[in-house]
Amino acid sequence: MTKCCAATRRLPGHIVEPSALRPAMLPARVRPTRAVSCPGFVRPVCYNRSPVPTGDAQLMAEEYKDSQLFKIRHSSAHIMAQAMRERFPEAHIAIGPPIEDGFYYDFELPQPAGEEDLKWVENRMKEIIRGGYPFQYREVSADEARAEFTGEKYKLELIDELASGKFDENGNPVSGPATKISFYTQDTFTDLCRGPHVASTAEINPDAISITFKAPAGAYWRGDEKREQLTRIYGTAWETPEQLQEYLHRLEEAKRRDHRVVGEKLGLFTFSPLVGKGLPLWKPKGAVLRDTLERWLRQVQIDNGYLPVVTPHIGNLNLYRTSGHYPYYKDSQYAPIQVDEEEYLLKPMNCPHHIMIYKSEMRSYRDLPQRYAEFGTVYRYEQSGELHGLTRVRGFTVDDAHLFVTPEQLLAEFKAVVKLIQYVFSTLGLQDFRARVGIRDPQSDKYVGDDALWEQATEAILQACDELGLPYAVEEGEAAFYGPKLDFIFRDVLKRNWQLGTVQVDYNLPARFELEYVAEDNTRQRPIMIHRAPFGSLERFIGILIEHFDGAFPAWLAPVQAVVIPVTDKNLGYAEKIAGQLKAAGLRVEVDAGKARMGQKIAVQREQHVPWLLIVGGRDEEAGTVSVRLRTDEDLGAMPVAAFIEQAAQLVNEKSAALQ
RNA sequence: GCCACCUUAGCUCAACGGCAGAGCAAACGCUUCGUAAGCGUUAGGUUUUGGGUUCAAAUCCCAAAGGUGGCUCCA
Repeated sequence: MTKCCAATRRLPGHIVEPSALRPAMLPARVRPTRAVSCPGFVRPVCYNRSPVPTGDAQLMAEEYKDSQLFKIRHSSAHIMAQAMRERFPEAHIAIGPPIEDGFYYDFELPQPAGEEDLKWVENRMKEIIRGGYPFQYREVSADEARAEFTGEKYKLELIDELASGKFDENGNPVSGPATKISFYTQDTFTDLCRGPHVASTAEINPDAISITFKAPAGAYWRGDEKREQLTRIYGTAWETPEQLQEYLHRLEEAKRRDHRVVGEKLGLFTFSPLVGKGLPLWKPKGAVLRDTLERWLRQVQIDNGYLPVVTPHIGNLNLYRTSGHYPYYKDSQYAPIQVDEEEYLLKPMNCPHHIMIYKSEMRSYRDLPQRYAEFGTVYRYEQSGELHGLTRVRGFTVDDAHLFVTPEQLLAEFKAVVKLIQYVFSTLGLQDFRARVGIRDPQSDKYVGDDALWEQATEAILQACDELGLPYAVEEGEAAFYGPKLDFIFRDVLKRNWQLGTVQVDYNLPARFELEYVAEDNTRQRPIMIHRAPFGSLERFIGILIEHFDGAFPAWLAPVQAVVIPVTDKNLGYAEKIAGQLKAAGLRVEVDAGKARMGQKIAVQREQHVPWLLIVGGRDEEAGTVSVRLRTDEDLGAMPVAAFIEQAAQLVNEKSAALQ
């Protein structure tokens, strides 16, 4: 076994085949799931984070690794390294694997690489490709390999690890040292690599690669923030120029509908450095959207037996010492606030507060389950480099609920939670989901609680998923520190993956807080907690909705549902009258009384994605009608005001995606 | 937090060592118009902030703040 330049280093988000799990962690009846094992494709997610890297889950599997595309990208990485070394002779090369949609290579550079450098390197890559050089494979001993890479400290480190036989390319322990190390050479460049590669650069289309589409980026050597910071150059490579153009177009589209851009255009939210980075300010239109979501979910939860609770934004530090949040997440919390002799923390999580509500009374088994729900705002000191629009912020609101249940109730309650989440997403028209069961990483010591409790919790989640017939993938290292979880990963219209809802089974916090209830036999028993949040962070969720819908929300969520546009100023009075009637029917309506001409108003309002534009002129005024134009540009013509109101109100009440 | 890049009018951008400009938005005026942007006028700036180099700095250098792309982290 040889070390590869494309070392698939072990990532937290590594998905394992169930068969590879310790039997104690996973029941044998777990159905096999498709392995998703390419590095960087799926990362751990929580309430508040960047998109899971994009891509087709179906292509992430083993077949990608065997594909021509994979070889093209892998080989392109080598070619880029060759060209980079010609541009920067003092550069040291690190690793350069294929990834989804492309490849990268990490370098230690004598000076930053600029746009001109990238252009030069890209052109040089095309020259090399046109040279038709073969990729030649050879095997050497570790000593020969060291001689070949004199001065290349990163390669030498990789060779040493391979030769010592301590780890394989995934960072996992192996039984013995590698006896042979393999090289690939094209033209003048040789890299430590186990392949596979294309037979010749002639297999690569020089017009189907690009490295100038993305700026150089920083990356830590071996992903370790304590080690050297390298320069990562990303590239993308496809089989045909058309595929490349389509990919670049997809990036453009994602950029165009970036929620930060669309949010600004629609006037939904803003940020102020004076308030603080990562602290979103909701403008009236954004707040209406958010409030609509909140009120709806609140009602759905009440209908399903949840009890509203309200808790403060700060809490005594000792509360979080008991829960374990403070010691565990000390570095990503705002510093404690000193008050008199005590320290308080801006609340980083809602669960401890809800636990204290549970604990405030003696609980009987007759009282359970207790389902506490709160739109709880939490504050986390996210690293400044991580902040991103609404999707990664420092203050956000979680549609949080904590269910305190008996062991007998656990399965049914868990299943009911999953069904509620599914109902919520399907109502919103979000359909493309996969489920992920995040379990402990057996090699990590970052978790609290006994193995037995973890097994029980994991077993409960898996059993519930099985009984629901919910297909899922199991991922190691994806659990919360107190328990395993079930995450719903949503794929948006641009095929990007986002983690949304999460459900967690927790035996540990009840133990840490010594929660009890009195059972039927008069013994004291410990309840189990279910943590769940369909949206997760409201901020992040709305950011995702903005990008998914491109700002054209379903009418029931649209900040402005209808705009009345008078044909001339003479019709302004009639427009106001119509607007009043719509308002009385509960619709969100505005009159565009500006000085612009009608055509311009239509142009502006359609950019705002207002579902219904109501044109009113002299003819409408005489007939008591409105002329309805949809944001899809469909013209429904004139209809009686009452008829429009009835239709629109019904569509809004039904939370329909349709506009007629 | 780390690496790289960016910051000019409310927004999007130009000027790149020699008088700080345009489009959109705004205010005012003309136009009163039937489904994708009518015309004109006015106003808007200590070029993010603080130092430095220079006869001269938006432009070059240093630092800070904020932002962007990545890395790392994420209850």
